Amino acid sequence: MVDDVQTLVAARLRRVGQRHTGGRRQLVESLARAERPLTAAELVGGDHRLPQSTTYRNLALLERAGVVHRVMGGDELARFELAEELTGRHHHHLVCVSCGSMEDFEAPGSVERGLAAAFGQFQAGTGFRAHAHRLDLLGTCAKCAG
Amino acid sequence: MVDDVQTLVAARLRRVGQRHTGGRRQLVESLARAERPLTAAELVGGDHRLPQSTTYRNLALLERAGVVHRVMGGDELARFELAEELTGRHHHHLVCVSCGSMEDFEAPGSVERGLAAAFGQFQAGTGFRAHAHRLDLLGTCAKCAG
DNA sequence: ACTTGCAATGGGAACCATTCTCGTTCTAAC
DNA sequence: GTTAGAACGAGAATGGTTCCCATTGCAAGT
Repeated sequence: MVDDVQTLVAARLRRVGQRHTGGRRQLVESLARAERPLTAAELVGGDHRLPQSTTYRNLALLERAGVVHRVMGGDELARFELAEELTGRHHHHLVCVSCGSMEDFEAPGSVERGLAAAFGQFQAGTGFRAHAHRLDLLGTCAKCAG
Repeated sequence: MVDDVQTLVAARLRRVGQRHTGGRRQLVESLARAERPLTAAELVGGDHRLPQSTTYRNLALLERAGVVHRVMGGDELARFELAEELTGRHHHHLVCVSCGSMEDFEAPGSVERGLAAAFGQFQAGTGFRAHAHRLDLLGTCAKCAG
């Protein structure tokens, strides 16, 4: 399962002329294990003790390669997750307005269909070209609710 | 119209024991005029030439008072807009993934109803308490598509 | 009007997540 | 095995945001 992701990542990197090195493999592994977006600090301080500069550089590179996505949550910290194309799981986020943490969740199919329909009929008027949507629930997580 | 907003803001500030000073009035006026969230730099460098430290302090204070909301867009810059309770306009954002700019837009009622229904039936299971939702369209603005 | 107390202000320093720099190390191809 | 270029890693630099503190402004009581 995680190995499958690594294979896909290797293929993507090769396609854009980048190597699948140890540090990049470890980043992908940490992201694949988590069921929520991780901050750079969590990746640096995780099981692998990655150096900071390499971590940020590789995250940017993996983002350019379409392997990871950067998401901004309730606070100013950037968080990273694997692209949905790799995980196969279209999902949204529960964002805690108190501590900024994020959790994944999947919306009912009816909501997704409603969104798709609405976006299709949008698009006109403005010169804006929509590629994707972002649907988050803002609230208080179990920890902060006490 | 803008005066109405100022009256509401004054009432809210008074309720939490804060004054409705000139600098705060100017912040609210700038935000009320714009039909999109503004960055702190745009507010500082706007028509009124506000000092930086006072601007950030007043934005934080107005946020605590429930007058303005801080939204994070495509880039790392914080943006600010008036609370929907003051403007009466429930809206979402078009976020340009290229330049980070944001524009307001209103979703069709059918989508809003679908979201409300889905969120109502959510809530269970996890200990997460949702207060609000955030629905953004990510894409390319007219300027960047050029 | 004149204090008096406290909130608000504004310039600049501090903070901290992120990015850049640069010399070293690794990798892959020849 | 050599070599050219990519990747690495430590630390400095950057920049948006926050903090500090001396000064100013406001409002109530005399």
